[in-house]
Amino acid sequence: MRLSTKGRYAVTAMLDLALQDGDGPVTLAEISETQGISLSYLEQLFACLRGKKLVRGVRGPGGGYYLGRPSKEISIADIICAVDEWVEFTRCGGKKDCKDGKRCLTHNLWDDLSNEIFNFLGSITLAQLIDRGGLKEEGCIAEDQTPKGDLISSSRTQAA
Amino acid sequence: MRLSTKGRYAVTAMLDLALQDGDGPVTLAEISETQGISLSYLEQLFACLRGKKLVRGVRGPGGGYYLGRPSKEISIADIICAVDEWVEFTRCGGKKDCKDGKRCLTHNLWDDLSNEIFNFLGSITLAQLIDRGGLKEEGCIAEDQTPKGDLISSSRTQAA
DNA sequence: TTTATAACCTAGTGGTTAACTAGGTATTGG
DNA sequence: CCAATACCTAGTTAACCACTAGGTTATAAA
Repeated sequence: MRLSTKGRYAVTAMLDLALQDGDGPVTLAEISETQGISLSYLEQLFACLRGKKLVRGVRGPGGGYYLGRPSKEISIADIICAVDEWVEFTRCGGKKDCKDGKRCLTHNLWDDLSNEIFNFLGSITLAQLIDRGGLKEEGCIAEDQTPKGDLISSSRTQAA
Repeated sequence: MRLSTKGRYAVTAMLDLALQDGDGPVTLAEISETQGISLSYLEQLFACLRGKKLVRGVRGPGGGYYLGRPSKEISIADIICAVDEWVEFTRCGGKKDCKDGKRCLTHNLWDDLSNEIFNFLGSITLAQLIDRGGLKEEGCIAEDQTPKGDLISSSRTQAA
């Protein structure tokens, strides 16, 4: 799993798209303006998202992008995996020689952890994030240590 | 939050250290050998870990590294934050001008998500990973889709 | 006291990638 | 037709990852 600013851009853009769901197509120029991401870079990100059917583009004047499927069926993991392709972590990875058990142990441990993170992100949908509604106040002050409610359902069963 | 192979190296190395907890100091040369990470790169990673008091070095022959504190008090987030420094995501970040509410909304949404991920990783300790014990079989075959038990306690209250 | 072992430190390096720029082509509503 | 928009490809700059090289301390063992 890889989680960088690239993935963050994609998630932010998708969030922007989801917020305007039902209001007709959203142009990349708008997102570029709103989120402060370069238009051409957005195009590249959306090329990845389109490839995974997470968005649907409409050409011509009045065109733009729609979500490829309902926001409750798009997980954060879906988005991140679309743009930040999954890097293989284990070197032995079940196929190479891996002599001593100790090495395998840490590999398996990490592998499990990696899967847990993936499942976690896979359990968070765009709809969930938005349905939380007016999280934090109107202003732009982002408090960090505020105790939060249940943003995430504790089920974590919806692996992608 | 950033989650790359660099952080993975650190977690793997710390896991190796935790597995040998109580067996005297572990040399970086051993970890380098076991995990296939270059010695000098390990030294740099451990310089970060030492700075955050996650490990304690002992010089001289017979020296090596100990965990800086009990493995149940070291979270994955601790480790990753030590080597993969936290990147600030929001551009407005509570301090800059952020005119329209929409922009703030997506920023806040992402900020929340980022905190959730952080809290999630902060809830997983080295001890927890190890106490799971013989996860998966002896062999090195890493099955991906095996349903898992509760690797992570669902409380998620131990933010770092 | 010497010596080998290990941590500890600093500077560089090649390769990869992120993020962006530039310049197109294709499609479609007005 | 024309303008707006998606869609495409090839660069470019800077950052960063993973590593190499070559040190300096500190200390247990000889």
